[in-house]
Amino acid sequence: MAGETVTIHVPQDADDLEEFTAWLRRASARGPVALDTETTGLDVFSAGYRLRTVQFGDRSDAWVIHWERGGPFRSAAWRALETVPHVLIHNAPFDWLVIDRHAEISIESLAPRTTDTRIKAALLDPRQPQEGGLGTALKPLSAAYVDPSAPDTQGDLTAVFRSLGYTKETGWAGIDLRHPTYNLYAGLDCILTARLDPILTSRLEYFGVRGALGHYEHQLARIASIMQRRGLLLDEEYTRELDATLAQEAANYADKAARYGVDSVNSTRQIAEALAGMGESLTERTSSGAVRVDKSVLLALADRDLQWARLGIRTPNPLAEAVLHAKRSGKWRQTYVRTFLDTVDADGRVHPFTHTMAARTGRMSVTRPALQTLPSSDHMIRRCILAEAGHVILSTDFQAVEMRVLAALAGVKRMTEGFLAGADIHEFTARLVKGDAFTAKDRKTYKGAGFSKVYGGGVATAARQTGASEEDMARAFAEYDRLYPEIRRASARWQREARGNGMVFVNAVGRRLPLDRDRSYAVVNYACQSAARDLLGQAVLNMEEAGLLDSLRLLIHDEALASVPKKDAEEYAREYERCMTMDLYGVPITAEAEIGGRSWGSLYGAAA
DNA sequence: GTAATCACG
DNA sequence: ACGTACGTGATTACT
Repeated sequence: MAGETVTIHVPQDADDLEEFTAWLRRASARGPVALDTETTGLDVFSAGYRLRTVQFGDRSDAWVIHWERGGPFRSAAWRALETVPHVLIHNAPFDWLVIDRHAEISIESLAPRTTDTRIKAALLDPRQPQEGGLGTALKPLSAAYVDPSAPDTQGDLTAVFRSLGYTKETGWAGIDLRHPTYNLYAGLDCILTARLDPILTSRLEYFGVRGALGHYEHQLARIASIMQRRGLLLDEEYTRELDATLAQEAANYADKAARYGVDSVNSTRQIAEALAGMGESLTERTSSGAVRVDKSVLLALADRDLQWARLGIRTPNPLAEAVLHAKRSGKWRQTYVRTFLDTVDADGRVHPFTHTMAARTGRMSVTRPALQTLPSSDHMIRRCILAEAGHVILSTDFQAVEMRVLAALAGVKRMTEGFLAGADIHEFTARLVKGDAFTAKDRKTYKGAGFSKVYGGGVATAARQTGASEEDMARAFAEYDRLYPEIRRASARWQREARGNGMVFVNAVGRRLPLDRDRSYAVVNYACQSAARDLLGQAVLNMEEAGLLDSLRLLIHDEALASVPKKDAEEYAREYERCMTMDLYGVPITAEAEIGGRSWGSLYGAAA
């Protein structure tokens, strides 16, 4: 590797294991030791899941310990895990969880001894490959920083799986523990991680990224991992019934669509052709030139507004109506209900992954299942998620956090006065312009203008989103700039700073946010979104400090979802609000808790 | 693998 | 010079 010989050791007997233990003692005295695991797959909580190997390594040697063989192999690995003072792991939350569940070394024990190289890489450059960054996978990082010809250990192994008659999914469980490529690659990942760490560290030092930022991200990763271990309770009986109901509904509407020649309601081409045959004219095009047949187009043809309410403008097109219903039922079933049932464990719980640094702004994402994106227009899907027995759901939201962050970061004087006065900021703005005679429509227009400032949008988009005329919105933009001139000045300043810094904006906590050269206006959004994310991060640390971690279930950008004992719900509500209340450069950041019933759905639409 | 679509804050 | 809504995850069709 990088011109040097490295050695992968695969102990076969007690003498070999003794040698490993002696090596680990020497290596640990020199510095941190890289750690990795191989398992049967990603669903750590599924039945029959197995930990197969545990690997330790430094820059020249790796040891692949066959945990699966049990006996002395397991004992040696377990002792190593328990005693090793400092480990390097690439994507630690996954290995923490595996080791917690299958090797009986808790997250609480291992996380304080861990440096995660993926966190360091994301602090250097948070962009994904499709955004022009390296991404944070071990392979591209190794190729860039360690050795351009570093093997793609995951990808190459997939090819080995295929040659053995396995698939990408079945290979991890099926491959023989003694397979040389399996052991070679298991060990190499450790060596790559060991070599990556000092390079990432020196890059972070070069860019002046404070160590405290890395420490903070490791705390959040640990807390997210503990949340994943606990998981959320699923109402399995309800979920199964809902699965059947939605399947029936999707099939019924698909049958209706078939009468108009549409075999597959997800084929835009078929729908466009059928609608054209019915005499509808479809004028909108996607960016690649295809006929646009999305929800907004179909809703208009079905004589419905964006909330599906009847418009009374035209005769509803029956095909558009059938496609809308079939697609919604199909999407809700497949993306949400099926994933709940596919990932639920033997105790009726789902354990979503929280990626604490997923977005280029640092925002978190939640996957398998994607609990941040459940439909909010209806309680039906969220109804599947329950508080614990005797508990209720508690949801605590930051109030208009991105507007507050904008006021704070840009130093917007009058907007700050509004927040200090406890005003609804959009109403406050409307009143400043129109006086006490302002209307609900004025508030909506100024809300759209404010959102546009945070997102970096233009007059046309803001008008379209709010339903205001372009003339009204253009006037609102001009008034906004007159009332709050600091926003434009801050935008120009931040873009200038970023240009002087190699097109990287450094946010309020020192997070590096690369800017696209042709979209430098996005810096306002990056500044606001990333600072709001870090306020939630700080709130999460406050929650742990306040002893709320056992109740915390999910983080959704500006919201914390919890399961709390019913009789103490009011007390918990005040505690969560306290943890999410803070000051940002003189602007109050506030939060409001809402106490629900047993299911998450109880907070959405009809009681459940 | 890419495009289109649709779910969220 | 002008103007640009921002950030995600998941599924399906199609090549």
